[in-house]
Amino acid sequence: MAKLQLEAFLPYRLNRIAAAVSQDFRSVYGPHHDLTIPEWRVLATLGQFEAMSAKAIGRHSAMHKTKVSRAVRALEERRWLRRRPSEEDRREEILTLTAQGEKAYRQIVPKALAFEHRLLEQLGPDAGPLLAALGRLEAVIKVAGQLEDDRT
Amino acid sequence: MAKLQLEAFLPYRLNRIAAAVSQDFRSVYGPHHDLTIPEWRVLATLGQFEAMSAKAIGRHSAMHKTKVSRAVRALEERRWLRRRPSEEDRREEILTLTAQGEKAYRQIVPKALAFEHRLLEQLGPDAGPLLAALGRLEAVIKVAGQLEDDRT
DNA sequence: CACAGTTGGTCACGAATGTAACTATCCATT
DNA sequence: AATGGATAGTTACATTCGTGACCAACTGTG
Repeated sequence: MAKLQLEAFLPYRLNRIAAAVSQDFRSVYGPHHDLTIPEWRVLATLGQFEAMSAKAIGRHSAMHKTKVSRAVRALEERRWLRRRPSEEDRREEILTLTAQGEKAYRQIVPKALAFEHRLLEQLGPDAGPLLAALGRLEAVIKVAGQLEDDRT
Repeated sequence: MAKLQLEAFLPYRLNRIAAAVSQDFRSVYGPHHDLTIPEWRVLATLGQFEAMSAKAIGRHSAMHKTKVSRAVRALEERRWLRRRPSEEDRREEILTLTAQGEKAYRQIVPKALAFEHRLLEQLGPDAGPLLAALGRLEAVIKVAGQLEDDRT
């Protein structure tokens, strides 16, 4: 009978690794701020772009619109972001970080970058090729599978 | 303000890629058999090892025991696997695929391998380095983050 | 300028998941 | 052989998530 080694199977390995890395990464923002991954993504996107609609956040962070909607509400209740009606299109709202939100962002970002740096360092000479291969994978995959995602 | 490009951030990229690959992979077993990922993992593990306890399946496929429990029940109701009480330890049950389950396994495995092969082919020269780097990542990560996981 | 189709965002619902509690069994020690 | 702690597996509960329905506002066509 033709066999398949699950532990060597690429989709399985990718998922397992992604889950483990995300789990590890949680230690960066978890203890101090208790964020969910969707919340972290929204925070990161707004920190990166200053002002954006929920739709644009979803596009950039690869999240379903209901996920974005809920994360935005959570961050709003935490007073980390503010909504402002859009002038050009009154269906959408422009979201921006509050001073408090920016403060949290500034606290988390260096830790996140340090985390990533440590990880790449541990990979040693494999780091460069890994990043190259991931870029290739993204290019290959995004053709077919658009839509959303998950962790981190 | 220190910035972080989410789309270039390693944990995010890994998750995004893993999700997209799994989504794509779903087209392999989805249309024909309508399996969930936990079910697929249980099937793959039993196909690989013939007979195993639920606990062992969880260890091998990196799934929480409740996930395994539910997937096993689903496959049992589908008559793809059978339970048999263990002689040595009556707490556990030995699980094996039925003829029907093996048939499905034999149908899916070649498609899964073909899927993986296509993917690696598209990566061209990056394929080898990617696999090497993933191995390294697994080694680095498994030290800390054990436990379970997700898709595929 | 009216109407049809589209789009941003929210909400209700059902499906999937993890935590914690629980049962039954095993094992070690006395 | 009795008791206490560990282990395999299931179940109840709360949380998270995606699908689909929905509302309001936009856009294009006539």
